[in-house]
Amino acid sequence: MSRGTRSGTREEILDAAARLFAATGFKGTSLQDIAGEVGCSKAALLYHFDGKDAILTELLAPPLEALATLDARLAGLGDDAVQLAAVEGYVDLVMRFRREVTVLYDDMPALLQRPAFAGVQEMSDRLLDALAARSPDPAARITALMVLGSVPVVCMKPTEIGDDELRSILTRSAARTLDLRRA
Amino acid sequence: MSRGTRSGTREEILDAAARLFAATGFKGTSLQDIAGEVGCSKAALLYHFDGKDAILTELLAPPLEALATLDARLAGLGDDAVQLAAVEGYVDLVMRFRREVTVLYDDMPALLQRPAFAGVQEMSDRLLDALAARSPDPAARITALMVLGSVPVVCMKPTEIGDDELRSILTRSAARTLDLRRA
DNA sequence: GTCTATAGCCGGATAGAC
DNA sequence: GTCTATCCGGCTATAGAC
Repeated sequence: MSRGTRSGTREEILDAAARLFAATGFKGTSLQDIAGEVGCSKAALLYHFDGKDAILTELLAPPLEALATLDARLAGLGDDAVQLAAVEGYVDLVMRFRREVTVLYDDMPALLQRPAFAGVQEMSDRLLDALAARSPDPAARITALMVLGSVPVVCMKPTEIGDDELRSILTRSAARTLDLRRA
Repeated sequence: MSRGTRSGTREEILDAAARLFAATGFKGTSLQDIAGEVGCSKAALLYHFDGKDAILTELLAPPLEALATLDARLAGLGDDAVQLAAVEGYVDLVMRFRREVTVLYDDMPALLQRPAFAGVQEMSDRLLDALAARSPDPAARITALMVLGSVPVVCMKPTEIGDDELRSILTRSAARTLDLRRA
């Protein structure tokens, strides 16, 4: 990690912020709320982070990095293989970062405008393209968009079944939505 | 309508609020923003409405009423017919109230807690149940959830194709997601 | 490294003139 | 019916003591 010091408080703050942001949204969560959850003062938060935005940015860094990795991997695939790989990679990505995705979803339109998230829109567009098997057909692009929206909704709800089964159901159902034939 | 006076300003305010709420979210939109868009003062808004919440409530009343209607209709159907009817009814509902759905989506968790939206959660649950053909199977409930999430995402994005074709694609793709056999 | 105190801003809402 | 002026509150963020 870039910061050598592992104070522990930093992680506590990040964890509390993640929970609160996911529950009540970024705009809906105040520094006071986070401080209360952690058990410290607002000023203490602002010692550890440069501001509310910095907390969010650090929180979302890992999933964004994972998205970039997926993006790069998909770029190297042919039009046939890319669709299935996109489905599996996307489901995996969203499931691994459920909590962060919930945060992102809450204030999405406003968040995407921030400089820290430059490039996310482009990667999303390419992911959509991959899910549509790079077809320009409007129907294909719409079903791809449906998949893009359907996966997070499921992952944001707590479910009674295990992660492995959930992942499997999501992948198969998304493949059906896309009318994706078995390889 | 309950108010006899058709001042015109009221509608202007509702329209501007709808656009802004959809673009930047409910919490992300201030009365000043709305006033600026309409070309009047904050106080003028608060003459016409009892507060920011009242604007939102009035804005969302028609789609909520439509949801209640759909809910009642589905309640009278058998387990076989209900699934297809739910898909078609839901797609139709979301498409008819695109803008309002966008608003709802933005601050959903917080909004659902409000007293004005009592019963919405229950209706959503019943709609989910109908989309799952009232099956208790976890996989069926998950695909139903996927449909619930996929339709709004598409309707929120502007598309180049016409509404009729969009509706048709959405219905067919959702049916595929649910593995719904043709009637 | 964490606190208290406070500055400064912006939000929603009210009072009262016109 | 719409405005101006103002209040009160919560928010982020800073300054400085400990």
